[in-house]
Amino acid sequence: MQNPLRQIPEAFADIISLQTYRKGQLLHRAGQRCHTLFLVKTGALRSFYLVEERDVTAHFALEYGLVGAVDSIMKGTSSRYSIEALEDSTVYELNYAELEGHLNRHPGQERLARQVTQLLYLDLVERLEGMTFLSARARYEHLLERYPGITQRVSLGHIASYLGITQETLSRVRRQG
Amino acid sequence: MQNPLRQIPEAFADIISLQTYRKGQLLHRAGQRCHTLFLVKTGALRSFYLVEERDVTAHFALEYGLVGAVDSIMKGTSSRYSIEALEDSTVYELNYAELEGHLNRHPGQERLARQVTQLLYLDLVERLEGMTFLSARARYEHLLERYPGITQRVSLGHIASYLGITQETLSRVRRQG
DNA sequence: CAAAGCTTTTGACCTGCGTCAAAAAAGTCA
DNA sequence: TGACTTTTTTGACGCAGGTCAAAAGCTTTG
Repeated sequence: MQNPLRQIPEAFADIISLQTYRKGQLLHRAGQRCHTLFLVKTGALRSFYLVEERDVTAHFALEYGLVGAVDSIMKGTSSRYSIEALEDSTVYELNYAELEGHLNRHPGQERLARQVTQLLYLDLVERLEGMTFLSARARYEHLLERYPGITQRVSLGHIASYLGITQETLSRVRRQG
Repeated sequence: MQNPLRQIPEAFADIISLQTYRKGQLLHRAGQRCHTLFLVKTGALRSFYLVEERDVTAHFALEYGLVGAVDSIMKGTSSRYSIEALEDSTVYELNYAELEGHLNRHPGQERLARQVTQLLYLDLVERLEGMTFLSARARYEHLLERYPGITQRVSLGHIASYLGITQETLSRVRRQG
């Protein structure tokens, strides 16, 4: 199986639970600790944070995408991120401490954990490069390649903040295409 | 000891080697595979890649900073990055395959490996946020906080490309400060 | 130490994208 | 279905930062 994220539900079956959320519901609220990883089975989630009143999307997770309050999980502090359901969603949930216990008991799965981490890392590297020197239009086109059909599912404002541009600019970019 | 990167030389002593490089020397050339991680003992390194003739710095590593051709290491492909010594440097070198072997033999050190990965990840998250909505000046100030004294050691052009701005703009930003 | 490289600064000019404001369109619900 | 809310589009305008070109400083090396 190619995508390591798809192996998670089976590999960690004994410590994973499945929850459902309604559109608009928060899975986690900024300011609190959160040691849960969320893997989307169906639906769509996003994490976001506030910068001077402005809501900025940090990350999207569509089917078999992973989100979490990374800062809280990795540093043990309260998180700057909130996590929200963009659609009615069913979500696999995985507690990070339980995951570590599980990995101790099943060291053969360290490899999968590492693969997942690397995937997330490379993803970020790519995004960072895009933000470094791509125009608004090019960023948008990149996004469409990585998340085809996202425009039908996520509001323009959320996409714009994710791309680091204003919604007005994104609207104009889209109009011509 | 607070910084996991400082624990690497001891923890992986039996698979690490120490090399020296002269200013300007390449530790790795883009287009080739590279499965080595470089940890700076003294000196300074950077990784960079080309975008339309332009040399873009992807990452700096000063003392106890880590660089590698991440794409090659993680995907096993040839790398888009080159790695260069910015000063005469002494560098710990660690082969990724040997590291995996070592971790199998010493599972107690998986934890350290994971800590290091998380550190790198959070670093990127922070950089990404900075690129998303900070002005040229704010990006520069951020950099100075994270790498104090880097201006005395790295050329303006390299810093500018790392920040995603032109050297002219960086020069002007700096003049006023 | 002079000649040949680099690196940094300065200037003039231009443009992509941000801001503010308001209209238009689409979604939600009693 | 009509009233209200939210999302998207359109317009006018300004500015941060890009581009191009050239001068001024620094380094390196024979």
